[in-house]
Amino acid sequence: MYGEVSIQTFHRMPGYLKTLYELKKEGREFVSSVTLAEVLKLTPSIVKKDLSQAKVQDGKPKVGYSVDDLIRALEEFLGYNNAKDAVLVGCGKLGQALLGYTGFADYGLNIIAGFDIDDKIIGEKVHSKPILPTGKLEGAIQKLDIKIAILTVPGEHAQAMADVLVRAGIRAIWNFTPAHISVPDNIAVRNENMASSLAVLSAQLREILNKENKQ
Amino acid sequence: MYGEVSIQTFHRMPGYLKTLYELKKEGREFVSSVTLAEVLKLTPSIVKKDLSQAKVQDGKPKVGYSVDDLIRALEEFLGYNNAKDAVLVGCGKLGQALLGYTGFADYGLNIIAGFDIDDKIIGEKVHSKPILPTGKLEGAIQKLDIKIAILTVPGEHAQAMADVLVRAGIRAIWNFTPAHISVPDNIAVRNENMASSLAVLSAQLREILNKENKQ
DNA sequence: TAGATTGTTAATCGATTAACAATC
DNA sequence: TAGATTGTTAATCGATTAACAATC
Repeated sequence: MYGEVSIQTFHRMPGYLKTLYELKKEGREFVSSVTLAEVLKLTPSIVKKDLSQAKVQDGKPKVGYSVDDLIRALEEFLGYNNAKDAVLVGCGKLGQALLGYTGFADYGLNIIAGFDIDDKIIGEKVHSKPILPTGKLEGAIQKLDIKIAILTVPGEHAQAMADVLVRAGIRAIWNFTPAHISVPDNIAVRNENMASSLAVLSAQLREILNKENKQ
Repeated sequence: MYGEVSIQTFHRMPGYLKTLYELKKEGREFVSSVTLAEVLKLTPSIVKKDLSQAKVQDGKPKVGYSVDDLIRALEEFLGYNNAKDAVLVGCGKLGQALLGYTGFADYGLNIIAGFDIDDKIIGEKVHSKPILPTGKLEGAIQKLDIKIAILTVPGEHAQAMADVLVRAGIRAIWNFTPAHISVPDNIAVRNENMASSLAVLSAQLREILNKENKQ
């Protein structure tokens, strides 16, 4: 199930859902692929194709898709209903920012605790999430059967900590460090890479400025 | 110039550069596309194609590319040498984490100051970056001719702040808020979208777990 | 009924991969 | 010299777009 859905489709899914929540708040009952495409700057074709992968209920010719049905189908598809537990490792500024980020709950992610080696912050709470010593990490992962870890340690400790996580049974690592980490094939890694993002933004900016200079 | 280079290529460029720095530290003088591809889990073909877009000096058959030449070419290509100034708007935990992130300097981005509306933190410094009142934002952008803004305000203020930034002359917005912002066509926007990233990570995890259950 | 919109199939587009002559 | 590796061209692959019959 879902095996054949492309990464790009998954990327776009949260955008549809967000738009649908807004439409629902406005009282809209139905929405067409044309409308969704306009809001999100996509084509109706790609919207129809994406939605066909997630939804059980068909849309109705002429009226479009039921907003409620679509919300339910996408929430189910993205797993927003059955929250998954996660640990966060490294409670510096970025780590604490993510610990305190309330949006994750909406996305079906429940951070149970932050872990750190610094005695000064161990025992504190950030937005009601406790900060525990790294020594308790492995036990917590195994006891609670946690599959997802958010990695926000300093770059130089990223690989060592990734090794610990993998050994403890973690199966997906969301890597916010600038370091590249290597893990076995059967572990999912998603890199939140500032350098890459900035390179793309700079390229876009350069292109825009060039275009203007040519005119 | 560079107009025809794809987004994907830009995405991969910082990875090459990072690997090259490491190779240089190890004392390597030359590197082949095969080696770079192995380290970064790419194919030699794509490495050769990517590098051909950035470099001036050709590689040498049999020996590969000069590490030093390649570093210089990629730094130039990515603009790491001539740092660009940026402002950061919204100095909550995430904003402060980014203000204190020393890596940006390496990537050619110089955050000149953070801006916020909260009197309690205005006047403070985060890693030697001053936090200034939002009232001074427009003046700073225009006076220093700043083109890039990092947006880390709460989601509900994202659009209003984006409007202010565009009016002040900003041409590229790095959007870390969960909100979707609309700006004119001639403004570059890069969304650092947690929901999208998490959706992709979850999909990868699900696929991995499914594969195992099938066996 | 007429026509807007669906789901789906076929055509297009662009990026990746494979192949290979040139060459150090 | 022999062969590893380059730059580049052609083939493949996959995603997006366009087209269209079905239909409410």
